[in-house]
Amino acid sequence: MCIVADMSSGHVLLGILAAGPAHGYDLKREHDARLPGAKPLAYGQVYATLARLQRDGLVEVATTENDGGPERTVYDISPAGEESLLEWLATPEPPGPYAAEELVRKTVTALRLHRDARPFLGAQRALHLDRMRGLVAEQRAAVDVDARIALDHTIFHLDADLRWLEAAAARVNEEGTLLR
Amino acid sequence: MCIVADMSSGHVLLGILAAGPAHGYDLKREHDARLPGAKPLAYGQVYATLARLQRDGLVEVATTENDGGPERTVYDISPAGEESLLEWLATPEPPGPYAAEELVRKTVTALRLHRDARPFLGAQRALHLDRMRGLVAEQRAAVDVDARIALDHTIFHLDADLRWLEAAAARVNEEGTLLR
DNA sequence: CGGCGACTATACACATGATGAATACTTCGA
DNA sequence: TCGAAGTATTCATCATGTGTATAGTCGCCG
Repeated sequence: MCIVADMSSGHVLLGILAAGPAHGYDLKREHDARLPGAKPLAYGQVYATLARLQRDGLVEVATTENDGGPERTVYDISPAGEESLLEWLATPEPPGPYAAEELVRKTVTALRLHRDARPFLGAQRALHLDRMRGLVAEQRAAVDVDARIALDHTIFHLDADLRWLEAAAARVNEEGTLLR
Repeated sequence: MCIVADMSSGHVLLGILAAGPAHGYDLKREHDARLPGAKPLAYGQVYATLARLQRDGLVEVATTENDGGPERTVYDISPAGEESLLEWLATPEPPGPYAAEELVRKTVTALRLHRDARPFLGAQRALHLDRMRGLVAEQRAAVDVDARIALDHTIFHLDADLRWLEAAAARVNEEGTLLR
């Protein structure tokens, strides 16, 4: 019994389909609604993912409607799909790594080149603070728990980045005074 | 003047090459040394990235040695590459989004299915705490500032995840008591 | 001394992730 | 009735990532 491992957005789509049949266009919108703060899913992505899910027997075509509009293919989750979904939900994720993030790559690269990273760190901090303000506003406007939980995640990590930016600047300063 | 935008690991390789010519194998190891805590770069990745960099004129083949060992192609950064590197270093990153992360996807999906997410949140917390212990040990063993800064990032985000897991569990509990 | 395993070094095949443009049909308003 | 905006899907293309094959060298154990 081989169950697909990767499928990051695929399982979210399965989760949406578990609540009832839907077609690609709707799936994209529901996905974005469920994960505010996340990068919106491109349409191309949706259909590519659906094709993979169908290939692996996790979804099936329910109907193809045509009444009053462009043709729509409605998908439904299969028993195998439900099994895969439940297994995915029950399995905890390996923590991290996060350090692949561009922020660290840039800072470490700059430091290794013996360049002063502080202007960059400062500019980054300003951008982060700006985004933070926007998110907190979004958070206040959010109605249901799920959306609030999703937004929490972005806010917490934004906050982690801010702390890190300060810690990095402090470490650089420390180093600078030691060298003097 | 078109400068490549994406290239997440490509620019790190450029940064390493800026310190002197090197070949693929060494680049992989230096990359992993510079970014401890990050996911190690696969060899296949290195050569694919190098090919793209060469295609875009950002690196050049310096020599192909053969003395006492398998053939090695040594690459060097080009003037265009240095320009691209400096531009990348000077540009701050757009903050987030982080919510694409599997952790959130899973939790929100579980909640929308009206499943109790608390067992999952608890298991996840245990895994995170475990990883955290390992990282703190690594941090203590780290010698230079750069490595410490890179590790900081992972630790800070691991911490953010832990806080988030607790906040999410609290929100779920709150909701649960409200429904009762 | 001969072969076997570990290390160095690269290449290839393939799946997934992500983006942009192209297509086609409907509705609604000026 | 013309066209702009919305609905719904497809296609082409590229980057990312992983695993595996290949191929030579080095050292060491029997």
